[in-house]
Parts: sequence; structure tokens; C-alpha cells
Amino acid sequence: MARYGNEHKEETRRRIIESAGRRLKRDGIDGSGIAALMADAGLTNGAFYAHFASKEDLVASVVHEELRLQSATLSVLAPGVAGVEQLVRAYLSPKHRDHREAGCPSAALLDEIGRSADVTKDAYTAGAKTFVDEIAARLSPGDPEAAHGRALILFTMIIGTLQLSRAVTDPELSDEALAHGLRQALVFLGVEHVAEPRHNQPTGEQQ
Amino acid sequence: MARYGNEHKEETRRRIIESAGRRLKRDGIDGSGIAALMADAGLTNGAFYAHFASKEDLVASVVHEELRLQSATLSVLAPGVAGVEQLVRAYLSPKHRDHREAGCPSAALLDEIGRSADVTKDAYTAGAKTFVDEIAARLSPGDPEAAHGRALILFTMIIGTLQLSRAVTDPELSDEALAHGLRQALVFLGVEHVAEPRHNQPTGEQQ
DNA sequence: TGTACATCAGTGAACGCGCGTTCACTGATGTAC
DNA sequence: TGTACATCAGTGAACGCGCGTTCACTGATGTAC
Repeated sequence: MARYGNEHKEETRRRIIESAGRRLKRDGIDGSGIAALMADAGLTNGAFYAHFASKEDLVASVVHEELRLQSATLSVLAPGVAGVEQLVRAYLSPKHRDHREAGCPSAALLDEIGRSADVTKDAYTAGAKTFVDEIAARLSPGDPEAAHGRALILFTMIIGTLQLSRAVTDPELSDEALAHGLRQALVFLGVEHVAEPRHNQPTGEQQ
Repeated sequence: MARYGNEHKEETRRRIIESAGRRLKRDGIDGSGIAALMADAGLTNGAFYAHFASKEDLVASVVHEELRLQSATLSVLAPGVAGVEQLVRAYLSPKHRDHREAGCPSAALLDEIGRSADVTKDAYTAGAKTFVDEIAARLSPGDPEAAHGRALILFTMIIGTLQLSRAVTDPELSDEALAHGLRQALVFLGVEHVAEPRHNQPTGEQQ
């Protein structure tokens, strides 16, 4: 028996993945060094390779975990379409735009994931499938195939909108993109309220 | 008078920006080094600072030029909504997905631009505004404000869709995302054909 | 209970390497006279 | 026409630095007897 409980090392690994998620989403994959990632977890660079085979291995693990978390977050929202509406409202909010590190991994990293090794893209593929399936199940349980297509479109629409809102320096254009994206997403969901109030995010923890 | 014509250096600068556009879109900003960017233009690293103040200066110049080119490409397509339909069909095509280096700078780099210095984000903001305005002018010339919102949504929708299609390793999911995105974009444009033929991109040079 | 030993998560220095940037120099071409 | 000089786009070596990765070591905790 080791001097720590069996779960100690596993817990450290989880802690590294969690803090790395925040930094990777804020600074990008290429923009985050091993030493900084480990310091975030209260460790030094040398310990890294006791937990991961390589940086790519960590990145793939982070992508897996981030998408798992995103699905888990969705599952505690209101049932049915109402939960998707909550998700979309929190997603296309100034708060989400201004806090990449706590937000959606796709909005923060999607084009960098597209340039990553297959192990990372595989993790993303599996996680995105699950997430899209869970949205689809809420959209029209009667017609799974159409729902899947609609869920995919909704997913890509909110990702693109949030990325644009983060890339522009004009606050008006940024707000406008969020507002139009939100209205269109609500129309798309069929839950549009003609004159919606001005406040923006209802709850929203992760994305 | 110098031993080269007055336009020689300017032309070299243009050549660097053009080849750098291709590499940056393929390998990312952080993934592209000065030496490689200069070698692409047939030069060595030392000459870089005769043309640009810094790497960030080049990146901002590339972003400016790429968006200018994208607007120019749009302007030679069919007039009105028909040109936007051509754009969307070429955009959401397997060919575009598989050739980042010749494609849309937003799809290739948007989240990295969001993490860049303000000089780069400013260049992106101005270029994106122009491009979106030109799409808007084709959508509903009678109602500029609504058209602007619709153009913004269309723009972010196709960006997110293409990014997703590039990030997943499952070819079926990738094709499905393109197909559903295209159908939804056409519905959105109001040019939907109920049973569209199977071929995918009609012309498509840039994006 | 006390001592010797085994375990192993974590440390921190070092590795080769490529990064962005600087700079003394080259050499082809122009002008001056 | 011929020679000396000026210009300046481009070369290529070097700078300090941080990268991903390796590895000999530490030291806290457990077991053996």
C-alpha cells in the first residue's frame, strides 16, 4: 500500500485536468505551457509525466472532460425544450462571452481542435455527438433524425456567434451579434417571445 | 533612386502577406514561425523586419487582406441573393472544409483572433463589418437594419458549421453537419429547393 | 514499540530545440563627376 | 566611357527565452519483523 490513499493520484489528475481546462480555454492550446498548466494545479512541471504521456494526451483528456461536463450541465436544466432555451440564453450572454475560461470549450478552441492530433479530435467527436444527441432528444422526441439535424445547426450557430462576439473590438457589434443570434436561436427553437425583456442570462454556470 | 523599381518592396510585402495567409490558416497563428512564413515567400527570416514591425503586425495585415479578399470575391458572384446562395454553397462544401489554406480566415482562425492583440482584432472587426454589410445589401435592400441582423446570423452560422466539420474525425458526422448547415442556410435565405441535387460546390475559389 | 526498508508522488535542474527579434554584413544596382 | 561612392533589399548568424520532455533525487508514509 502506498502512503497516500489509492484515490490520491487519481484526484490530482482530475485537478490538473480541471485547471488545465480553464487555462486552455483562456490562452489556447499552443498558448499554454506545461509549467503554467502544472503551476495552476499547485504542482511543478516535472510531475506532469507521472499523469500524462504527453501534452497532447492532456489536451485530449481535457477535451473529453469539458464536453462531458457540458452534457452534465445540460442535464440539470429544465426538461424538454425549456432546458435548451435556458442553455441558449446563458450561452449567448455577455457573461459567457467575457469569461472564456469558464465557458464552452467549442467556442474557445474549435479551430485549434481542428488542427490537433487525432486523439484530441476523436475525444471531441465523441463528446460533441453525445451533447448534440442530448439536445436533439429535447427538441422533438418523436422524430429523432430531424431533431439531430436541428440540434447540430443550433450547436454550430451558437458557437459561431459567440466566437464572433469575442473576436470583434466594437462592443456594439459584439452585443448585436449576441442579440441577433439569440433571437434567431429562439425562433429556431419555436419558443420566441415577440417582445422579450432586456435582461440577458438567467442562470448559467458552465456555458 | 534605388536599384529596384519603387514598387518592388511593396510587391514583396504583398507576396509575404499572401503566402502567410495560406500558412496561418493551415497551421494557426501560434503554429506558424517567422522563418517558415518567410521561406514560403522565398526569403529568409532576417528580411522580415524590413517589412513588418512584429509578428503581430504581419498577422493584423494578413487578417485585413484576407477579409478584403473575401469581400472582393463576393462582389464578383451573381447579383442579389443569388450571389449569397453561391457563396453559401461553396462555403459549406467538402472542398472548402478540406482546404483551410485557401478558405475563409474566420473559419480557420476565429477563436485565435479572439485571443490576439487589439491591432489584429481591430483589423478583423473592420473587415467583418464590410463583409457582413455586403451580404446584408444583397438580402433585403429595402430594410437595411433587419438585413444586417440576418447577414450576421448567416455569417456566424456558416463559420460554426465549417469549424465543426473540420474538428470531427467521423466523416459521416462531418458531412452531415455541412449538409444540414447548407439546407438551413438556404431556408434562411428563402431560396430553398425542396429536393436539391447531390453535387455540392458550384464554383468557389476563395472560401 | 522501534528500527530498516520499500514505495512512489512530486521536485527541480537540465536536455535540445525553435521561437521572435536584432544586427553586421553582402551585393546588385543606381548616381556623380 | 570609366571609376568611386551611395542606396537598400535581403542574408544569415546570433541573442535570450520558453517550449516539451527527461531524469536523478527527495521525503513523507507505509510495511516487515
